[in-house]
Amino acid sequence: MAYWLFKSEPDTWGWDDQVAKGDAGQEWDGVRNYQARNNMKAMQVGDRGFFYHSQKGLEIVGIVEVCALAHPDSTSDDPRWECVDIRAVRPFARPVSMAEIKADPALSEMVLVKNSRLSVQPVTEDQWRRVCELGGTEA
DNA sequence: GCCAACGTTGGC
DNA sequence: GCCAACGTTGGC
Repeated sequence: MAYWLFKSEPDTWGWDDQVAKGDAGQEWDGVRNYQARNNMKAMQVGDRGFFYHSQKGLEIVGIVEVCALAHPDSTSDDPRWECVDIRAVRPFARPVSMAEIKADPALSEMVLVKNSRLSVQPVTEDQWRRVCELGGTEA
């Protein structure tokens, strides 16, 4: 299983919106960046991801799971753009902020720190475990 | 609101 | 195929 990180502005689509979709999940549409899309095409059903609030919050708030492989993005006529579906698994007991991540030597290589603009990012297993620890939830 | 970083576009 | 110009993102 691989680990990922999904970024969204909570004003547009936040954790609460994701939770409201329940186990059916929701397609992660609107991505118009090749790197982010390629990450989604590499995902398998059951892969786990962090849900990060950009712009407002600046923190990882919960864990999601990929529940459908990449398929055409329903919000685009351009067949180049594909996306997966994800569903909320559980919230963190304590959100993990960008500041906390930056301050943790074990997390200095996270893509979130190195390339904060990429909206769908890979996360290593070590990073996954560490962030879950900080978030007060099991990995 | 600013600005640095990054990605994309398009003229040559 | 290069690179300058431009647009967008997102932390600060």
